[in-house]
Amino acid sequence: MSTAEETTGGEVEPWEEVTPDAARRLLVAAVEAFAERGYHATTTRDIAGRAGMSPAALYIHYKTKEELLHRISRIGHDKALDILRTAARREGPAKARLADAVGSFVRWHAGRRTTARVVQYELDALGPEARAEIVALRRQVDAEVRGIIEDGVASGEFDVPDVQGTTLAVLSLCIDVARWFTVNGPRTPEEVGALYADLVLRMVGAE
Amino acid sequence: MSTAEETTGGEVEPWEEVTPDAARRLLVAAVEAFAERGYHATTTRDIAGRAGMSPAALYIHYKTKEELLHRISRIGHDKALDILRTAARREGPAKARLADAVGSFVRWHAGRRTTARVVQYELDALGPEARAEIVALRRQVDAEVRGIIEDGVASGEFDVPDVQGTTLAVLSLCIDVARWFTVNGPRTPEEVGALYADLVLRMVGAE
DNA sequence: GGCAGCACTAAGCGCTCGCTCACCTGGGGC
DNA sequence: GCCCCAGGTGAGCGAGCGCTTAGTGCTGCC
Repeated sequence: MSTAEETTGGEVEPWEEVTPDAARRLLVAAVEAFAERGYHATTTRDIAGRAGMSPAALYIHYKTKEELLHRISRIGHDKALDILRTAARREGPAKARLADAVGSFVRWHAGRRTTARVVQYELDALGPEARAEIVALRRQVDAEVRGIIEDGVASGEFDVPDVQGTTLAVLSLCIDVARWFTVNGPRTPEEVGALYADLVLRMVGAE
Repeated sequence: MSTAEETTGGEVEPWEEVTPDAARRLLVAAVEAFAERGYHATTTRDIAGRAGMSPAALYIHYKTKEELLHRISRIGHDKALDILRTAARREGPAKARLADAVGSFVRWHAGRRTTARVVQYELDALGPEARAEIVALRRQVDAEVRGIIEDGVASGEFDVPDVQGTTLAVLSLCIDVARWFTVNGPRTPEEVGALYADLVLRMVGAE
């Protein structure tokens, strides 16, 4: 472990946008705890303890436990959407863009599975207004993938009878990686990304 | 609603093997509550309330709240495995057997999504010994699907470079249906089953 | 009618939860 | 030297948790 940025499982935690330092430590601790046990099974004492602070310190930086989840979910969705957008809006044929999008999206879900788990599976723990904000981001994620598939159908690269259904299936496949992937397994995030990119190209009839 | 068997979302609840009646009502109430809010966010008072009983009544039929989850998980996994086995062990080419297996597995996850959600997503709430029992069942589920794919590769029907990885992806795709499917959506369980069977045949190079 | 057996309830125990509050502390400005 | 105050702590509040216990009423058998 060469720097303080390396944490459990070799994941790098790029929460640089969260300041001050104590707030970031609490947030990283919350991500780990939520991913391991789920939001409802995690106590504020556990989060504060992992960050090396007293339970009361949490409330200096966050109003409630739910605000922690909201911040994590928001930042995580922004990052996931950014990854997809970068791949979707490149130059090139739809086939290459879809493979790139799926590959990088899956690498993120595998390599940063701690964050991805919280982001993808703890949505229901948010209150109505926070959930609505996140759901809007998810619609944008859906639109990016659907856009690539529509482009491929229009150009004749893909053969897809049900564009919306296939979009849903592709995203579902990628997201579920966060549920089963483990660093102790036989595959690296890169390998899973490559396998999934190939499988998705088959699903859209591009191979 | 013609009979007492119809519940929220039009799902039929075939928990006939659970007796006596009060124990079944409690179990059905627990399935609904766990599916809506998750195991940890569900209280024993909520379960008993949904079943029209006092909180203490739960402990006449079940030792703990966890035993309820264990029973649900066990019965659900048995049912899911049974569905897959029935399709996998039929006569016929691997292509037809895989389409049948995926179609029926997906129809179950969509049509009985309340149960499927609890079964597939609340595994970590179980204690070590109960979890080990369920994990063993999941390995059998994996073996059934992998068996069909291996058969298809051997007979030349399928073109699959990574059998274990593809098996994992197919199961992941099917299971995640329980997360996103809703009875208010535009598709019926039958439609999703047919769409997914087609997508999976493409994934194994059978179309 | 009388009574045993059992499904069920009302009340509540001990505990832990999310969160608060009164107090402390150490480094910067003058 | 002194104050200030952001950022922290220890103790603990009210609430709600999983679960228990003492007692109640209903049912079937004689």
